[in-house]
This record gives sequence, C-alpha cells and structure tokens, in this order.
Amino acid sequence: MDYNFQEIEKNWQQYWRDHHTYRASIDTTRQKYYVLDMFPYPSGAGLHVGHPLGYIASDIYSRYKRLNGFNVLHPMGYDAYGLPAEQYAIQTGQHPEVTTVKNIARYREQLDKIGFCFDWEREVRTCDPKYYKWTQWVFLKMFNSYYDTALDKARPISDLVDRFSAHGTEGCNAYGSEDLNFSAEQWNAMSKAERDDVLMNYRIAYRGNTMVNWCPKLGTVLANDEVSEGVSVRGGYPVEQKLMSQWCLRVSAYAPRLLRDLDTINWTESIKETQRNWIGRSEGAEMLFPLVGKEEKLLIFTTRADTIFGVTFMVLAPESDYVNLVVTPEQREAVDAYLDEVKHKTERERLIEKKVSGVFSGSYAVNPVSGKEIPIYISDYVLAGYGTGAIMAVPAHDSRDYAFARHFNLPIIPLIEGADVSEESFDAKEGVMTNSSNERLQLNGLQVKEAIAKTKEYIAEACIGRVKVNYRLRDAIFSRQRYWGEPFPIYYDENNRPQALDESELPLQLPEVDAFLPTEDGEPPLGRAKNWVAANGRPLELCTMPGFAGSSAYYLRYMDPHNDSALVGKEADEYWRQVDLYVGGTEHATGHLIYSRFWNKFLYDYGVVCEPEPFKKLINQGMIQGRSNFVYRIKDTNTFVSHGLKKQYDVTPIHVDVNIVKNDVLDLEKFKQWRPEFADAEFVLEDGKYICGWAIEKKSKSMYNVVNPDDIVERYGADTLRLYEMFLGPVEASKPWDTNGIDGVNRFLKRLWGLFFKGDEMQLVDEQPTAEALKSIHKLIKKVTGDIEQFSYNTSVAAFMICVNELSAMKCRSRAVYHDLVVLLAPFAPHIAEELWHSLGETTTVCDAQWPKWNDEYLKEDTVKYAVSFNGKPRYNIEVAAGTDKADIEQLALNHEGAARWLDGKTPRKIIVVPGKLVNIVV
RNA sequence: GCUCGGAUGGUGGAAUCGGUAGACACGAGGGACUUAAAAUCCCUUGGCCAUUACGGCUGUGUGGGUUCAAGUCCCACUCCGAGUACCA
Repeated sequence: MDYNFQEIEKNWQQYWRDHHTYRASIDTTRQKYYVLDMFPYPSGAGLHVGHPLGYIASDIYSRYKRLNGFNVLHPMGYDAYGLPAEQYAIQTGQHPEVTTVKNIARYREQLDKIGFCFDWEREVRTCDPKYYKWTQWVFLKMFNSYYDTALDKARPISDLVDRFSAHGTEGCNAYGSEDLNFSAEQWNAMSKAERDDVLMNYRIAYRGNTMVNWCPKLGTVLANDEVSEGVSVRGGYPVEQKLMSQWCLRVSAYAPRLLRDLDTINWTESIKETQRNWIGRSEGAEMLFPLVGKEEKLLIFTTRADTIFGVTFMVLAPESDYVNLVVTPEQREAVDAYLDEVKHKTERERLIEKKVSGVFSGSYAVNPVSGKEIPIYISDYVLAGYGTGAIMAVPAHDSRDYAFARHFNLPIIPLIEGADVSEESFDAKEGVMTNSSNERLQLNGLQVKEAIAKTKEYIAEACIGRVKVNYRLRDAIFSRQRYWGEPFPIYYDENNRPQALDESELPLQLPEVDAFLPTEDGEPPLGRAKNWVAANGRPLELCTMPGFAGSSAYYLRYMDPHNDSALVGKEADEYWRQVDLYVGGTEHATGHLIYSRFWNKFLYDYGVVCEPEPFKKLINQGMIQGRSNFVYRIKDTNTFVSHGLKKQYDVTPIHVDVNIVKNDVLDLEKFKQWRPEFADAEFVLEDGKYICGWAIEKKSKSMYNVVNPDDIVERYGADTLRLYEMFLGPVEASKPWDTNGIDGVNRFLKRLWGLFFKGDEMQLVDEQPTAEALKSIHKLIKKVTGDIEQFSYNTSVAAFMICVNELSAMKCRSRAVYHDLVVLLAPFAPHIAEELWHSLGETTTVCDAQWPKWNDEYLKEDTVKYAVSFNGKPRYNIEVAAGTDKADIEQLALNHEGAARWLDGKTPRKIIVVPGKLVNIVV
C-alpha cells in the first residue's frame, strides 16, 4: 500500500466532521486558548495560495495547544459585506447575497480540503441578520453614549442630559467636536431639535459635517485607511475632498488609550509603530494671536513655541472658519478665486503638484510676544482637520513655511545660532537660541528644548495660550452610500433629526431594492426600497455601514455565536476573554486593528467585555507574492527560444501560465494547447528542455501566476501543501509562491510512510529503542516544541526531515519512537498523522494525544567540541570527551597535531579554549 | 522626506547567548537499478587554488571599529522592500 493521500485525506476529513472532533465548548476545568485568523472576504476568485499561509500557521498552533491540554477555540467565518459583490451586482443585476452565498460555499469547500481544525458550528457571517443585529446594537449604544474625559470612559448620553439640565456645560467633561458653552437655563429653554443638535456634538456615534474622501466612481465616501495616495484602495479610483454630513465614530476620544495600551500587548514593534504614527500624538501649545482692528483672536497650534520670535506671517486652511473673519473687501475676489481653485483640485492633484499656492487675506495679526504686525495668508498646505486649522509660520525653521515665504517674498528670521537659512530652513530641534529676547520673554542662549519649555510657561502666565496635546487620529467616517452593508438603526423625526430605533426593533433587515444603483435624485440605493420606514412611519437612514462595522467585534461573537439575547454572554466572555493569538496581514494595521481596539474599549467601558484589548498576541503573516514565468518569442515568428539562449535572438518576453511550467521547465504540449495561437509554436531548446524565465510580480490573472490551492491538493495532497507552505520560509516574511521544491516535501511524506509500511506490511515492532534512536526523536521533540512556540515552522519541517532520515538510516523499527513522531507531526500534517496513529493500533484520534516531552538524559553528547586560539589567532577545533576538565583540555590543545604547525616550538602566550561559553586560559 | 524592516550559494532559506557560516530543501552534475522511461536510492555541489593529501586561501551588501572570536555588537555608507505623507 503506497501513500494514498487522496483516500487518507478524504476519510479523515469525513471522520472529523462525523465525530465533531473540533467542536469547542466551555470547560472551566481546562485552560482556554483562543486562536483566531482574520476572516476572509469571500471573493469570486476563490481562495488562492496566499490565504492558507496564515490559516495553516494558526492551525498548527491550535493543534499544538490542544495536544498540550488546552481547550482551544479556533473558529472561522466570513467578512461577507463588501464592495466587489455590490459592483458585480450593479453589472449583472444579481443580488449580492446570491453571489456571496455562492462564494462562501466555494471557500468552505476549499478550506475543508486543507484539513483545518475550525469549529464550524461557530461560523459567523457579517451579512447574516442574526449577526448584524449585534453590529447595529453596538452602533445604537455608541449613539446613546458620550465620552467622559475625567472618568476616561464612555457614559450613557442620558447622564449628560441630566447634567445639562442641572448645570449646563459648567465643569462638563464631555469630549465633543466643538467646545460649547451654555447654562442650565439656556439648555432648558432649547427646543427638542436644538437639544438634539447639541447632543450630536457629544455622541460617540454622531452625524457631523466633515470633509470626507468622496469617490465619485464608487459613489460613496471612504475612510482614511481606505484611501491611499489619493485613490481608493478598492479599485484605485480618484478620491476628492468634499464637505458632507456623515455618520462618524468618535474614535479620536479614545486616542490616548489606544496609544497607551499598545504597551500592554504582544504585537510586533513595526505594527505598533505604524499605529503610533497613525494615532500621531504631538505635544505642543495653543496660542492666541490678536487681530489688528478686531476683537477676535486667532487660535493656532504649534510644537515649536520656542520659535515665536521668528513668526513672520500666519496661514489659515482654506476651509477654516477664520477665513471669513479675516478677508478684507479688497481681497475678497482674490480669496474667493483661490478657494474655488482649491475646491476643484482632487486630493491626488494636490499631492502630485506640490506647488506653493496661497492668497493674502488682507488682514494682519499681532505677535503676542514681540508685538509685531504680521500678514495673514490662506493656503492649502495648512489642513483644516488638524490642530486649529491655523498656524503661525516660522519660515526659518519649517521647510513648508520656508517655501511659502520664498514664493511670496516674506521675511525669514533665523533664531538658532549658526543656522544658515539662505538656501533652506533649519528644521532640526537643536541648537542655541538667538534673536529671541525682549522685555517679556528671554530665550537667547537657551537650548531649543529649554526654550520650548520656557515659552510654554510664559504663554500660560501671560494668558495667551495653553499647553495642548494633539492627535492625528481622526474620527472614523461611518456611512457608505451603498446597498450591501448593515442598515443603520436610525430614523429621521419631523425635525429631520436622526433618532435611535428601539433595541427591540433589531435587527433592522436590509430591504429589497429593484437596482443596486443610486436613485435619480442621487440618494443611496436604499432610497429605492419600498416602505423603508420605521414602525412609527418615519423614514429610515438610507446609508449603510462600512466594511469595518461587521469586522470590529466578530471575535466576540465567535465566543457565543448563537446567543440571541446578548452580543456575548457573561459566561462565555469571562471564559474565553480575548484572542490569545491573532494571525493576519499587516494591511489592516491602520484600519481593522484600530477599529477593533476602539470597539472593544467602548464595550469594555460598559462591562460588556472583560478585557480592555481584543488581541493579546498578533502574528503578521507575510504577503505571498506572485512568481511569473516567461517564454521568449523571436520577433515576428511563432518560434520560442529557451531562457539560456534568448540573448542570441531579438525576442519579446510573454507571460506564460505558471500551471503549465514545472521547475521552470515548460510543458511544450500543454503550451500548444494553452492558446490557439501557440498551437503550432516551434521551440529552440537547451539540453532538450525549454527553460522559462521568471520574475517576482504581484499575483494577477493577467500575469498568469495565480496558483489555486485545490490543484496542489489534488496533485500532492493537503499535508504536502501544509508542510510546503510552512517550509517556504518564516510565516512573517513576504515571499513568492513558487512550487519549485514542493516535491521535496512530498518525498519526505512518502519516505515517512515507507518507514511504517513495506507493501501492505506493517514494519514496526514492539522493541526497545536504541539510545541512538531515542536521541534522534528527543532532539526532534525539543526542536519542534521550541520552534512552534516561536512560530518558526520552516525549521521544524527541516528537523522532521533530518529525524526521518536518521531513523531510516539506523533502521529503527521501534513503535515507541514512531508513536512520538506521529504526535509531533499531527499539527503539521494531520491527515497522515491520523492514519499512522491509527496504524499504530491507537483507537483515539491523534488530536486527543499528549504532546511528548523530551528527556535531556537522552540528548547528552559524549564529546564536546572546543575552538582553540593561540596568541589571539583562532587556530583549530578539538573534540574531547564530555566532562574533561579545563587543564586537560588545554593540554590536549597543546598536544594536538595541529599545535606544532602553529607554535613552531614556542610556548604560546595565550591559549583560548572555547566550548559554548568563553574560557580564557593565559599561559 | 520621515518611520520600520531587510541584504547570506544558481534558488527558497538555516545559524537560540558573539563560538566550525551555508542546516533542510530545490535545482544542477555524476552513479546504481531498469530493455527503456518514470519512480527510488547513493555520491558531489559557496568561490578560488591544489587534488600525493583527513590540504590551503577566501567568503554573509560596502568601509571602518570593538573582541581571543563578528552573518550576529557599535559607527558611517550603498541598495532593496513596506508603511506614511504638507500633522505645524
């Protein structure tokens, strides 16, 4: 009986299904371990070889933990809402749900073939009303909450209402979009609509007028993390800035906690750093600049308070509220023209042009320290959304201000000794201050850092500003003008103010529409739904939630997926608590991984969950890149020349399907059949073979470098695929998918099989293992145990190969040894492990076995190697019996046949004999 | 520009604390078995020079440094990748 992987894999997959082998349930007598993969978006293309990389890695860890006695939760589900299904629906008229369900079925089929230990009874789908009921529920809770900066947590909005009616905003610690000030009397005198407007300033899920990334092509707004370099991440369409009323989540309120708690989680430094940059904490000062001839003052934010004496002008963002305040009638026309120009530039154009532009407002401000009058400009290099949307410009020490000053011929005053600002600004925060003293403030002679501190003190004392910490993190824009997403549990009252549905009305199900396009009046697709009204007859919200809504808390739902009365029950939450190991790609660093942390913290504030962070440890699997193959056609012919000979001809490289190439050798027959125009192709071969060229490129259909895991499973089996994906290199490294070498792994499994069976005959016997065999297997136990803990699976696979080769060479037939080997292999290649386990006469499944422990006694070396150096020069190595003492080793080193060659009869000044640790012997 | 990674044979990659660099695998070359092929097994395989030798030299992107000893630590640089971008 040969190693028949097809039969073995089919049978065991069936067995696991029939016996619910991977069902997880709460068991307080055992320690839990929660392993999670980022759930996939079920795209029409099906699973590709990049997907399973992370899934296999986490599957190995899950199985390993289980063999070590942990109660493992390892679920899987689908991030089922998304733009591609909807785009497809627009094109074909097919309901996105239909394609989604179809794609999910295909994903499931593919996943099943790889032999994962997922508990499918806990599957979630974000588009399932039973699931999105809880997405809507959390949204309602956010709508009904505000953030209390004193308690540093979310609180019910009703508390704030009570507070306002008793004290107004006096001593109020609510985090809001704007600083509002009113008394209790004023509050009580407000109409319902006015109060609603005020509360909207504080709600955690709020509707606000913000500049959004509007993608005309997709017909929707996008979050910051969905836009990269001025185009949409999905589709690559241009994105422009637009002021719109949108649902937002007040993520910015959680910025300090999101930053601080990064120190408590076990993620890679690089991804934590990415989040730190995204959150972007910056410590500075806000300062008030009086306006010439006006009561009002300009509030600016700066991190360089020390450069106050170098301020030669001010700049406002085009969208700043200050603009109308400062524009003089003479400048009105010029300013309007500029604002119009800015408005029509897309984000992308702004990024590409990088041209200095701006306009003088006509007004002047007064430097509050020097008393000098300085002009106020308007320019799009100042962003409305950061700080106060207004800056003090210090051209000598800021490159952007410098460029602006040069363009408009504004004065540049250097403030740091020795700084040469004739060509460029001096941006470094170092040096000694100069030109920075008057009767109010003396900074000359101070270091920059001291000067910043002293200026901050001064502005506080002089009441011209305050110390302020700013965050770059913006509130998340939460509306999408699309169909295929969660409906908002929101209706609009007679004042057109949004109101929450009652919890009992959830889930609010997605209605049917006749087309998935915007309506004729430009309303989102839900505008087409008939009877899209709340129970009270009022119209419901027409936008839907974005993709990250459903993915922000899915890890919680897995803990208790069928609970109809809570997102997650107390018992389940307190047992499973948080994800112990989360595996997924780095592309979610500033999206999903921030939103989930925010979402979790919000729920933590209300005690819905008991852990402040959702993902304790995070492993980022690398991207699988494509590896394309090329054939070289001689120009104007149908003749193809092999890679090694192509220099002799004038050739055009053409992508060739990697699936008809093996180890870079082209299958000529398949090539001829591949496309009609190649049917009568001719070839110039080298050594009788056609060798293809190759390149690392993105995976794409047009480059014919997409490899489907099904084909690999079909040809080599799931166990080979699993081992090979791990053997390819470290899980965390990006690497091209390259099937060269998969044979090696397959051969290993065949060799292993051959150790158990010769023909149909079982080869193993109940005999005492030799010391040699014990050493080999215990070396493996130690190596694999250590490797799995460090996710170093590629070296584990190598260790398996070595061990199998050793056992084979020593003709070891002892069952006891193979018993351990099979258990060790079970996480990596579960099907063959089950089969071999069974053949050893075991009646349980290998999943319920015990992970073996190694015994150091068996691992002792009888000899120890030493490196010897004389007089500081490394010379040679000697090997001595273990336990030899220092003096003897030294003598042996001297007596070594090599010693004479180096010593030339002389006595060495210094001998160093080194085993693992450094031993110095001076003679 | 800034931040974070990385650079080791023909290829993917090993090297836990600084201790025989190149594990393991692919590919390549040679051999065995076979009528032949496939499959399988064995040997060689960083480079250079030797090959009477179980031999010598060199070698981890570049240039310095620390150390008895550096792929590993320190300084400077080059190149590549990823993220981010007018954040004051």
